[in-house]
Amino acid sequence: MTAEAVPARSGDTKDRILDSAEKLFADAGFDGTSLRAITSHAGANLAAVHYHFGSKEALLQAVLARRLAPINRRRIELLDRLEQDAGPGAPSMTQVIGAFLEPPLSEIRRLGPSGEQFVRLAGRAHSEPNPQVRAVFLPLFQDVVTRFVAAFRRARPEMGDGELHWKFHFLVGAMSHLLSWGGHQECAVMLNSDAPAVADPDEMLRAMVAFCTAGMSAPTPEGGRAGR
Amino acid sequence: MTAEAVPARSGDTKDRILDSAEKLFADAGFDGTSLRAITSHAGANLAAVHYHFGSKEALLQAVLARRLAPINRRRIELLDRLEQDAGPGAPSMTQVIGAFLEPPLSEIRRLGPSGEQFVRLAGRAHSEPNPQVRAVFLPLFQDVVTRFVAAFRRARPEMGDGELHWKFHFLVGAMSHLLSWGGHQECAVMLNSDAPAVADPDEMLRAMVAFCTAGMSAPTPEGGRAGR
DNA sequence: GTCTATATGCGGATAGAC
DNA sequence: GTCTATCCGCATATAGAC
Repeated sequence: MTAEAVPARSGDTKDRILDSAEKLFADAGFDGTSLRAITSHAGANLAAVHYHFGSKEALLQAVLARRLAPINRRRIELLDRLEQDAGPGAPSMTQVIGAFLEPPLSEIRRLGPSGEQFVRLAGRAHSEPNPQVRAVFLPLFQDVVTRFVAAFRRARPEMGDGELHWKFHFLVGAMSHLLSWGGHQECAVMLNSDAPAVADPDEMLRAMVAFCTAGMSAPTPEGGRAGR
Repeated sequence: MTAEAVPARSGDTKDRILDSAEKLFADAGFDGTSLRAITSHAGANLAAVHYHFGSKEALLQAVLARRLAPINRRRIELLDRLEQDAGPGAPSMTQVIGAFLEPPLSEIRRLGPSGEQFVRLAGRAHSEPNPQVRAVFLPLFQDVVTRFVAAFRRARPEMGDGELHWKFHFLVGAMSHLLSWGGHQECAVMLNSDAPAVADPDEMLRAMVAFCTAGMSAPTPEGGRAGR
């Protein structure tokens, strides 16, 4: 508050480290990003990471929790509201999927470049094999999984457990891949689609909701004898 | 040919290294797997990797090409056949998706545990940020992308370029996530589905074809003004 | 809170004996 | 073709001055 005549910027070193870690983890993954790369990108000292966070894993924890916790809180709020509004019935498949997919995508708009970075990181987190990353990420995701799996089941009670299990995989896979690579140049080149110079979050959301709603709602045929 | 009285097994050191690298890359990713871990798992010497392959990146190239090239060849053969059979028309969406998804999944059956490993690795390759991995993987995938994007366009000519672009992302994301994590214990725990103790490739294929066909075929609504 | 300097270990890669 | 021994750089983490 009161101008303290601080010799340099203070306190925000921590935030600059968080921002740089977010970007570099998103670009190169956890194993592919050194603390040296992060601190030099942030204009901070290597030792500052350990002073403020304690370890590389704890830094990741802070980076993920900062933005993922609000996103997941919002997912659950939206689902709560849908279930209240549905009264005795259950929210529709489209509504539930919208509540799952809208919060991460609207962060791209709300946060600008940092949101775009984070969303890449969040997408990547879903496919990270590193056990440290999984130990940090999965607990942040568990409640959402539990609530939404239950909501999907109620939206289509005729689905079996196995079918629901696989379909949830597809939903998460489609989302995480889009978040990781949706804005990536290389993919546009591969698809030689000159279309999305910059990816419009609203367009991505509409496309993803449509795709996943149809997929989740489609019955899986029984396997009498599936030739191949 | 003629029994040469070889002191130890010869030649198959190379294969044992390939097998071990396949498994460890699949489990821990490229950056997360050291050459020392690979050679000690393979019962080989560290220097053998450089003798037989030249570098870690070249080893990955060999591991991927060994199994991915046949899979992608088969994808294109299946698509060729579908397009011949369709005569003047175009193969249906289900058929095209089947041709895309069936080859990797049937390798699980055909190769047993090694197939299960490789399929995890192939799934993971889709989300790897490491530029060395991408430099090796993307060229192996490019032809398939080109051919199948064209086939999807012909199956639904009314789809715009942008819509097709995103939908292809969802398709690849659903597939790669399933391949990476479909057999993983942690996911079953999170979903607390006691269902798939062992994942049945046929069941996964049916579920994925149903999901993706519905998703690819569903029209994406126009965005008049998508508030949220 | 921020810095320099350093401890300590693992990474990929290579030389050269056998 | 396979081994041992080693080069050399980068990784995380910490001690201690300022």
